[in-house]
Amino acid sequence: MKVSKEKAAQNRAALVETAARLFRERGIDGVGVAEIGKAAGLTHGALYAHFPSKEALAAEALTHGLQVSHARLTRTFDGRTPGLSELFDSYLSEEKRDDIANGCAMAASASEIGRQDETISARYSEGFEQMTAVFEKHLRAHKVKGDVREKAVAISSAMIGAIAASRAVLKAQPELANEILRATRRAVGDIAGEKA
Amino acid sequence: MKVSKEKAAQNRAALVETAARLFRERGIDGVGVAEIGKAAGLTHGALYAHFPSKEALAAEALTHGLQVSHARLTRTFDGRTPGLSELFDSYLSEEKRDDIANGCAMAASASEIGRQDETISARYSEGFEQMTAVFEKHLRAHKVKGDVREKAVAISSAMIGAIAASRAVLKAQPELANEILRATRRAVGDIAGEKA
DNA sequence: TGTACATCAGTGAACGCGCGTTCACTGATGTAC
DNA sequence: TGTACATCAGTGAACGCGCGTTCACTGATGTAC
Repeated sequence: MKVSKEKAAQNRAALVETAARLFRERGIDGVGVAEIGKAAGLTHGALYAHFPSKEALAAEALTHGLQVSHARLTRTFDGRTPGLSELFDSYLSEEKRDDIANGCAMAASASEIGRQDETISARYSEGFEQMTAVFEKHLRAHKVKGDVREKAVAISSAMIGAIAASRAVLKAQPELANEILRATRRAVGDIAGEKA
Repeated sequence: MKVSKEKAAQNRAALVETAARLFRERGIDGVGVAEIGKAAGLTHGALYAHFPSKEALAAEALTHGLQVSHARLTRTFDGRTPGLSELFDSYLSEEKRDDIANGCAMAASASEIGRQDETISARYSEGFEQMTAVFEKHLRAHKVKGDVREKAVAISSAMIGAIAASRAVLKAQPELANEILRATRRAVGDIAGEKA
């Protein structure tokens, strides 16, 4: 049956948010359209009223996830602008690593993006540039010497690697998983010229 | 028909090597057993004479890939032991990034391992420790100050992140992909106290 | 404002397809005598 | 060394299953008059 425009927009948003969460948790290949629809409170058929294919939904889900992740880098839950050390601590915390559903979209899907098409890669690239721009801005504010853009790029990629690697070893070696977070926390602090 | 023990062992090795390459290129979910068998010169049924399941093959393929990757870190193709700078240059080169089939198994599968079972995570953890041990040894030989183990862990995770992120943005932003490699190359050199 | 009806988001059965796995069978290998 | 036969790696058809996608249908919404 037809639903109001408002309700339809809500349903569409629910599909995107649910898909973003499930894809991050289990990968694009690891979740079926039936499960996405059901988790969003609909049937799988409804999905095709909003998106031409599962792949199109995946692209939008990634974009959504990157926007949310970016928003978290620029504002805390109570509206403040976080400092650089606070950003590092938060991103590389055990809590963020364990909360895959709400964690960084870039880390959750890093090694899978290269296998998707160029559209997905383009969205990911935008996300990477946004993340890097946040760090670059902080580094300039802290009057860090040297190639600031280069340092920001290294920080972004090191943090993505730390979360991905920490999650990969977590089940078998939880202490190693935490060690990876702490070691990278120190390393990015050093790159940013942070005082000990 | 039955084949000689020698031939059977060759076929088994071909299955493991082929699976390792295909899984790295397209992910475990992205390749079927029929394709693996065919690429190894067999039918899919033969796979089950050697492994109880696709998952068991995946575990062995990961182990194989990590062994090969580790061997490359400790010996060059002509048998020399590579220096630390040479190791960094080689690992973070555009060639290694583009050669997914033969590239680092840790980077190719980083974000997917966390979703697999503990056995897979344990193999990955061993690979991470081996990689880190190689860097730690080099750092000690170079008389690097501070927490050497911590620095080695940070280097391993930064390099994994750099390859994964570089591959993710490659299709859409090839120049950004190369920038990630260069920035991380400089960053790990700084962690290792490398002279410019 | 009230009525008639076109719209279209959502339903759920059905589609073809490829997946991982099983199994009866084959036939060269390798062993027992 | 020669012969009989058990072994078992490998074959390929078949299995049930869940996948992504399609489509005829439903019925409340929203619009035209």
